[in-house]
Amino acid sequence: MATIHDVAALAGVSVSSVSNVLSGRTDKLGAETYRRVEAAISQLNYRPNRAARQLKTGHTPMLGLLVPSTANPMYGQLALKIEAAAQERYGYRLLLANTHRDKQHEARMFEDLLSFGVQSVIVVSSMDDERHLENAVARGLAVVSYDRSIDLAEHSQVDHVSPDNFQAGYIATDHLIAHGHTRLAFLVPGGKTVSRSNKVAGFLKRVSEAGLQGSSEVIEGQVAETFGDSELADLGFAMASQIKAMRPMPTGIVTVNDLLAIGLMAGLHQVGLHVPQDVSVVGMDGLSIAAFTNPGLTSVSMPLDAMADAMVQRVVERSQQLELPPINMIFQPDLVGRQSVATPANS
Amino acid sequence: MATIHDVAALAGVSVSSVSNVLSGRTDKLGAETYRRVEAAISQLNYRPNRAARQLKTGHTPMLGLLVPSTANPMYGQLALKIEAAAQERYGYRLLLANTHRDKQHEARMFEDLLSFGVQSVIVVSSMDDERHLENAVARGLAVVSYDRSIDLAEHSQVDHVSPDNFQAGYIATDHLIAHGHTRLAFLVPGGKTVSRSNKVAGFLKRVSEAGLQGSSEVIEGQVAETFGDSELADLGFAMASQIKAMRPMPTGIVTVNDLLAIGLMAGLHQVGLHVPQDVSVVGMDGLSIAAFTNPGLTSVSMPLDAMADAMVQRVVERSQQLELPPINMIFQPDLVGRQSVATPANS
DNA sequence: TTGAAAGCGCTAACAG
DNA sequence: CTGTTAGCGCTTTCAA
Repeated sequence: MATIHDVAALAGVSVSSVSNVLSGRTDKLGAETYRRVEAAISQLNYRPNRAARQLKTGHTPMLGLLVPSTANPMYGQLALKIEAAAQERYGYRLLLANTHRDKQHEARMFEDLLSFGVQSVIVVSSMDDERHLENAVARGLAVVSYDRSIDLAEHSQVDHVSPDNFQAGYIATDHLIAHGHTRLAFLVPGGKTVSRSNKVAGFLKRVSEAGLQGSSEVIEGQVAETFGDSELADLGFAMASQIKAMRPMPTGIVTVNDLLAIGLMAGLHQVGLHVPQDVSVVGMDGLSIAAFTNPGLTSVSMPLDAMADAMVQRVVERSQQLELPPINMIFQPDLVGRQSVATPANS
Repeated sequence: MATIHDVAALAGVSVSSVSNVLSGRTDKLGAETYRRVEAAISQLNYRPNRAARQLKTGHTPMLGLLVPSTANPMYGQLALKIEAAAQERYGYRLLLANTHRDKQHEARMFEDLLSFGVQSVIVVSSMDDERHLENAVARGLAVVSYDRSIDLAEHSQVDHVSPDNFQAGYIATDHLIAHGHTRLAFLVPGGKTVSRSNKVAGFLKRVSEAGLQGSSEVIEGQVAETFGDSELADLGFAMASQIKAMRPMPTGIVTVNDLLAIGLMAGLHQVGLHVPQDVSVVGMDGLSIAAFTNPGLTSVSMPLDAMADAMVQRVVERSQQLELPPINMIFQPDLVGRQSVATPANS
């Protein structure tokens, strides 16, 4: 690989002139010098060595992204959007890790990011506790946490970007109630996260407004230890029998995400229950495959593009300006109606 | 951040002793020295600066991964497996980019990888031509190309790892023929890739063995410009009407991947055709969601874990030893039967 | 406007 | 076995 010295030699100028060309400090350069440097650069196909630059400047154009699992299309899509935004807006590249929502993994990744000189991280957060994130901030990382809106009172040093999960739970439930359902269930895997709690809270709020507390409930799956696509769908599939065994059986079900809903619909079919004739189902995430299930899955869709963009912008800005006040951005979800919801049969 | 000098000072030894501890050269160290260095390291929470190390040694523990789109669960899953293998086997981190099968993107990423000092890349290849990959190799990258098995005669400097796509096309077709289908179609998006051509070839081979050339055909979709999940499924959905309009209509359909099959099944349903009663469908990829469609999608599954592992191992080894002879590894696919295939109705 | 030179943090000779 | 030191390639004062 050619170095800045080779370029300088070929152009017959000093290395600092080359450096000035590289950093666009054209004001400090003669037109002729500029031209010759440009020529030398393209002739040698020269690219500055990032490691050297980083060693000098202390930063590198990379963004860390921690997701539970890219096998879940929700996060695969998020990674896609974030990568695009980082690249287009700032020319940053993406350093990706799958955490399986495990703190060990997350902590190890933070160490690595730091040692790689990465200063910006977007984290799809693990369980309730975020002390390890605050710790990372203290060590100099700019951290944006996704899907975990917080109380402003928490006085966190981490930025938070999230869909309004309470609202998501609320409108999903409202949709079922508007269709005449009175016996409702909310399905959630074992393992609490803030986003799940908020969705549950939205569900409960709408249920109690409608006076349906007595006939509605939250059903927690027997743990999904990992967070890929297959485990969640498997869990949904398994939970179908639980639903069938309930007396009285709910007619309207909201699930915490689409994969769970997709598994659930398959499971319901398996145990002889028809969607939407016997049971209506509403998912959350707005996965694009939800449009292609049979029946099509009604789902609460999250504005991924806008959130990805906001996160990238925020985390890079903060990495350049650590003293920004922490923010908490909330994005509104949207119900996408398809065929998995109908008026309940009289019973 | 603490530096190696801080550690040396605190431990009361020289920097080279610290460096020796870091690189595990314990033979050159007194036990006491070792102990004190260890203590100083953990006391300062010291991590070596990768940029400095890289500048000195010329390499960095990162692996590049180029996929068409992580929004396609197939590649999301591949990314997951590769990340895990890279981390576990070699302690490497993953630099990820989505290429949309666009050469511009790929070429730009190669530039960046080089300038970041990354020496190993796994590429889910773009279109037929791989000259840009050879070019990257010439510039010092170790490149493994996925899903594009080649003629050994091609004398490429790139390693190739791929499922046996010919075989995949063959067994999918065989499965339909074994169920009694005689009018077959193979669905493929516009835009040729080697893997698609191979799958088509497998289809045609089995078709001609059965003497069904006259009643079978390959149907090319009107281009899917990008390669995410939604576009492919949309395309499959749209192609359902094409199928329905055919006279005579095929009773058995193989698709080039599962997303296309999932879209197709939804589209067939939409136009009033039942799977598998009217039409049987076989996908390819072995996505885990294929188990949860309605009906469950019969699919040719690829041994992702083994391939991910092989690719990581190969590309890292090659980056350490550039003069290895290029290889071409082929993995055998496997048909997973579900409910989307049945005996055709008499007609 | 351009050039010389220090130094970012680390590794690996080499000398002691 | 331990310490000293010369760079890796770049940016950025500072002097010319």
